[in-house]
Amino acid sequence: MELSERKKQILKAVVEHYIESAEPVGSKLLAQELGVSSATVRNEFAELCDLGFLEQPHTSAGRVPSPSGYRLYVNELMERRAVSPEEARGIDETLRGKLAGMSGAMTNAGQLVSSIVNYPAYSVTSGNAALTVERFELVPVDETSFITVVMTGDHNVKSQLQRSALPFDNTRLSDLKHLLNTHFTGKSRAEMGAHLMSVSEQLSPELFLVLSKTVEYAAGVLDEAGRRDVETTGASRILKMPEYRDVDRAHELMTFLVDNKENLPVPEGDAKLQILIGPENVDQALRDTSVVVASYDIGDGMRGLVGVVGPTRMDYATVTARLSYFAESLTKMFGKNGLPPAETEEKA
Amino acid sequence: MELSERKKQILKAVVEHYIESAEPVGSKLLAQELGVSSATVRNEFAELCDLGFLEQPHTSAGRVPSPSGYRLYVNELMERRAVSPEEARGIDETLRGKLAGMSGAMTNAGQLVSSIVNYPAYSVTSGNAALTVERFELVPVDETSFITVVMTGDHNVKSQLQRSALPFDNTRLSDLKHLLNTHFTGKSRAEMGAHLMSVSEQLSPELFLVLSKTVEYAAGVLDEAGRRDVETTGASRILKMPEYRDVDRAHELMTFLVDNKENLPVPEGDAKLQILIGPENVDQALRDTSVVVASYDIGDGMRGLVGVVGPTRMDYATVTARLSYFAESLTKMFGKNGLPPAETEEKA
DNA sequence: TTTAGCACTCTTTTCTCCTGAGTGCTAAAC
DNA sequence: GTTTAGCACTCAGGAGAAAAGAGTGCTAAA
Repeated sequence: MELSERKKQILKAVVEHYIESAEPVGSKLLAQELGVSSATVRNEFAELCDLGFLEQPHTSAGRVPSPSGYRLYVNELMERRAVSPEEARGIDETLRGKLAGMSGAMTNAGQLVSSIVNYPAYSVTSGNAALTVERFELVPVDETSFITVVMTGDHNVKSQLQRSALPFDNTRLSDLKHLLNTHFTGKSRAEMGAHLMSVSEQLSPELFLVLSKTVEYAAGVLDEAGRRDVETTGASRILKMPEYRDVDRAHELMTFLVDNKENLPVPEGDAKLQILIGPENVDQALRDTSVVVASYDIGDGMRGLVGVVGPTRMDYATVTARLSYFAESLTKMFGKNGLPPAETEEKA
Repeated sequence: MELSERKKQILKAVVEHYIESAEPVGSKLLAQELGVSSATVRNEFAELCDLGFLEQPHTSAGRVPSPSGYRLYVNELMERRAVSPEEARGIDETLRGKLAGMSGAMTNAGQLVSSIVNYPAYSVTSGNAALTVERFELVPVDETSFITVVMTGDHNVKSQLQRSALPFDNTRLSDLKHLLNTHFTGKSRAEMGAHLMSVSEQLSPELFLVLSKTVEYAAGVLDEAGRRDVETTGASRILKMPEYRDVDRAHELMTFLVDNKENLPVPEGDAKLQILIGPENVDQALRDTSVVVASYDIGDGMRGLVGVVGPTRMDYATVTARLSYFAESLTKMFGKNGLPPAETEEKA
């Protein structure tokens, strides 16, 4: 059954007032706004309650949106506005700040989002598990050490200084390099391991040791690149929200955000933006929070994810607008000049 | 004036009970423990108050240690115990877990410490600002791109794929490499910049462009390595402590730990371990917290720092024991096989 | 120097009462 | 058939008041 226009108007007003104030919304306030009597509003309230869109914290309190109320609001009632010019400027500046600080402090998308929307946020970089090594390079340094350079299929380059017990001349090094480039490129982790076994008997033990250390390093690089990485930031922001005045509740959510970040939701299918409201979250710990998560293109068909976590009383309009804008900006940035997505580590 | 033996005993008992329970300690409890009457204890209490080692939250409450009470406790009264075998095992396991997960999730020392002591913790890796490039290598990939490999003075290696507008043959590449290795090694950031200017006119614009991109990359690598990096973790643990039942207090400390982490204390001189109690902290925001910070050797005369932040009512005995053990273990680890200290990023 | 005794102080807890916001329902008005 | 005015009712939250409890300081005696 379709809601009457006035019911929609009332539901919308309740949601927006509640988002604003975190206090149950009474009939008087809305009566004033709609130009009808409070009794009329109360009648509508009662019906919206029966329909499950509103709830009453207790008998003599105003109304509060139920999860399905929020859902209806988000689906139909909310004005899906774009970011205002000022907002856009703020976000652009944040992004520029990130770029400037890129060689400086490591920033991640979640951190930026959190500061943009003022809720805890998270970012997911879903690694490319099918990545393989495209090319090995070995650069001599001195008799007993050389630099291993690994170029992966996505044209990232990692390198490491490698020491070896036995002295290396250049021919030996190029033999090793040849071996690596003919047998260990274009292979998955497992295949590399298997191949390592199969060549073990054709080589001198010393050479094999060096080879296997190199292959292990490459495998580590692939692991690193293939790993799904979730980072959360800004968790402490919830402490300013009335629903988390209770320290235990706050603690529960904060530890979840830190310890269970892998279980934070990812959008279904290839949706650009998804909103999960309260009990729509599968995870028990998120049952009375809402999550807004957006995806952006990294290039090469890969996607990154940024999400926002907050109380169900979240400012959906602002969050979706800003998050969409942010994700689109990121997509554009990666499209333009292929910026570095990941953080990695090196061995000496 | 030296405290009487019994006063010391009482002060110690007050501190330890208060650390345990977070409740003011009354005379009755101690009377029982010391085998004297509560009135005697009260007389001692009064004197310890006059001396500034104890405080009274209000007239009819028990006693609480003052900052100088804690200080005396830490300096003279506390049993500086070593970690128990079980504790040692736990810490060893945590460290092993870190090693196992090294190629996996990026862990940092602060994270480990926080889980070991159950307080918020931080780690500082003080970058080597005097670092220079020891060697450049350029590895051709195809006509328009090559891999830049930068080896720094501390024998770390970083690399990046570099594209260029103009095609590169091998002679040109080795010219460039020669240029880099003769003019841009062993130089500070600023010197590299200056040198770049001075050679700008002797080169073709195209070549200069490539050169400057390479030098910029190297400068970025040095920046990265030279940067002092502070990470905090486990801030949410304070929510379980009675002194932070008040959300606003908790929020204040947590935002400090996130936003002002650079201002967290570092040990004076080359102390292995330093304890800062309440107002001994210069930073206003830490005036009623305590910090225990330890240093460990990374090798090459470099040091890393790990610290613990908590209420002044901190379990100093346990924290110092575990933190010392942890720092010593790290020192040993780095001494043995020179593990990777830093995290960095790469460009594609 | 220690201890018993006692009056006193101050927090914390528990009740009770009160207020105010908001409701549901009924009957009249439009 | 809606809408509205009116009214009794409910319930959370705050203000006091009272009681309980923990602990103190001080005095005088051991």
